[in-house]
Amino acid sequence: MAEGHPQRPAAALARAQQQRARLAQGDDRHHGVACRAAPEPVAVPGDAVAPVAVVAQARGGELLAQLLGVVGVECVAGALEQRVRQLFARRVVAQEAWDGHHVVVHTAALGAPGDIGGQAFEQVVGTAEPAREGVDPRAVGQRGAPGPCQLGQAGIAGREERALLVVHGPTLLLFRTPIRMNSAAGAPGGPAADDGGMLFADVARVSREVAGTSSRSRKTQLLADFFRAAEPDDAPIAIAYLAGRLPQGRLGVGWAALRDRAAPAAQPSLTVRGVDAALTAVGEVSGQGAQAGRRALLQDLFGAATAAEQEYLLGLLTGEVRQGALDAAAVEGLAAATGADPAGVRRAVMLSGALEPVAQALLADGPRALAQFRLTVGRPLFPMLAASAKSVTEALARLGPCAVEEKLDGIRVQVHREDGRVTVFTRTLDDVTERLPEVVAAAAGLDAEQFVLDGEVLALDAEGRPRPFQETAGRVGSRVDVATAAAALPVAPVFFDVLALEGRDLLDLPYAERHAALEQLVPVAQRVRMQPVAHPEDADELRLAEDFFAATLARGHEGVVVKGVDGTYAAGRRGASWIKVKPVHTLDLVVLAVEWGHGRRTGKLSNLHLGARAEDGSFVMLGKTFKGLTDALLDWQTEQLLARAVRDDGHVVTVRPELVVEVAYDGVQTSPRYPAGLTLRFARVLRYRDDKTPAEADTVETVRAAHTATR
DNA sequence: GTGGGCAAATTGC
DNA sequence: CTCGGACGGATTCGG
DNA sequence: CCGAATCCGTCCGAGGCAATTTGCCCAC
Repeated sequence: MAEGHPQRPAAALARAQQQRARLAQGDDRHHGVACRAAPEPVAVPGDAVAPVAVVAQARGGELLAQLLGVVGVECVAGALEQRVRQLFARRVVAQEAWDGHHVVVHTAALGAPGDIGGQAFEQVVGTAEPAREGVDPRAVGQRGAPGPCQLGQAGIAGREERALLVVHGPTLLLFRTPIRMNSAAGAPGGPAADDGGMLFADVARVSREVAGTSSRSRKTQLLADFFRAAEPDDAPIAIAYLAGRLPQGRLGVGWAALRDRAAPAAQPSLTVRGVDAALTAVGEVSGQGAQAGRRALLQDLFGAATAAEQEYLLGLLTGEVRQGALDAAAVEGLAAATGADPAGVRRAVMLSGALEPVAQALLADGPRALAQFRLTVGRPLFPMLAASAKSVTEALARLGPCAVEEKLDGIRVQVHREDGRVTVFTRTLDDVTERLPEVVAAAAGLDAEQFVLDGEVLALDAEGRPRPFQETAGRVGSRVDVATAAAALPVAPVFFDVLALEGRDLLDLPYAERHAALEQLVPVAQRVRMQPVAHPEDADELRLAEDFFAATLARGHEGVVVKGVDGTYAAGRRGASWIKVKPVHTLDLVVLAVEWGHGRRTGKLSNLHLGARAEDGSFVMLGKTFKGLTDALLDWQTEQLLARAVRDDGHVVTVRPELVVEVAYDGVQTSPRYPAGLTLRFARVLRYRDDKTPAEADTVETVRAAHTATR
């Protein structure tokens, strides 16, 4: 496998949650770690607020008074500041002001573009002047247009309204509109690091600040400030940390190694590179006594860390950093810090398969560095993902002329070949070449020297029907004795896209042209089946598509992916031009127990234990789900289930089996864990069936029949 | 010392 | 993987 | 027709199950 390849943050977080779930019982000391740090009070000079001119008599004045009051000012700082920055970053030329029943704030003294530090808000406030009368609100236009410009809208945490900011001349206009409100989270302000030294404490602080605001643009600003102060050599590491991930990837450190920690240091002294070196050392410990050795190194590291640093380190090591900003936010922040185009930065990241090198190059050389990041055969890029639709008809309606392709239930692979060398990557860009000799052989047999193919690998039985997903996944997961595994369960690649061919980059070609290239390169036996639909509004063609969907299911596959003929390959994105359609199955199951939620679901009963009815009238647990629950439903079920509780051990609340839920699922799979030997794949709650009693719930036999039917 | 049991870490969907 | 909710910008709608 | 309301793309976090490998510990 790729040594030290950074793991995907989302995946890492999910794993961490598993750990946490296991440890949740009798150990809830970590709950606070993941949650946002309490907002720190922000010191706002009293006379900075005073000069503000509140022109409006109506809501605007009231709003600004509220916004600038002691209570709300830290919330506003984020929303306003970001807009002011945006204004100057985009060099919007402003001319005149409109006030009406809104608020006008003078911005003339902000200084030169790019010279707006963390104090922008205070400067704005401090230089406010009375607004002029008579500016026409109808003249408000879009950014870049002459005249007044709407800069954008910003939710303000803790207030049930949205600020709408318009600039005209040296004047900012603040509107408000009521909105549904998010959770209150004050944004701690504070200037960025005031020196070039990259202390680990700075990273921890920025992470905490980012976690403290729910505004995405505010997160971006915080990250941008941070990156501006970063040295290129520090950036890759710091970015990884800020994205909640360790550059080392796997470290062999779990909860056990972190249970007892050294007392925190009083003063921050750790540098980013120092922490990185220490963690690398931890990762390199192996062999006899490895655990103890790691523990000792970690003790040293934690002993040198302040309490805040320890908390952050712990979050990083356990994958529990929750700051509401991962790679996407880092990309935005990086673009803002370097003046590069955000879309360009994003594309560079997707094509190079990693954020860190892009960050380093951008900070060292500026926006022009982006040009060096292109699709490179041999280096993986993030695969394109698909949106989803409930039916083929819906997907066709959204796409127009398109093609319907089989969706195979296997492992996504990206196959590169260059100079006779074949490399195979997974969806998370792990190198699995060694584990999939069949794929290597297939790629080697194609008649081209250089290419990148996108496809799926899966095990088929003698009749060409797919084996259960679990078998394919097990095979791809095995790396110890590949030859034996391959003999026992051969797998085969099935390709559906070509991204590069003989020196040409095909990403920006429309699907139809890429597919034509695919047909030239890959024999039909190694391509997914495909049904073109040139005129989806035509009833005959629509039926053709529906029939293809049905036939695909009949062949034992998962569903279809509908692809617009004009769509380009949107690396790393859930592109709108790919839409997957899978059949939905449902069951009515009984709630046997429920678990207390974590994070934002703390205090709510969240994760339902689902049971099917057995012949003797008892209930057999089939799995759990927490998905599909709206906040309202969560509240409702908490109340209802508590009323039926028979036991609560602090983690699992056992209830009388009285409530019936309708559950959707993607399939039934065998389970080593549950008593029936069966469990549901991707179960989610559709609704509670108050019209059904547990005696009317679906039976284990029904589920078993569904299992045999779908495999 | 060696093998079995177990927990932890990863990764797939 | 799944889903719901939040954010921010774009577009639509009602007086 | 303008200004407020709504929509939409995107991101994030909550949390699921199965399978595999690796290293530690304990019993023999």
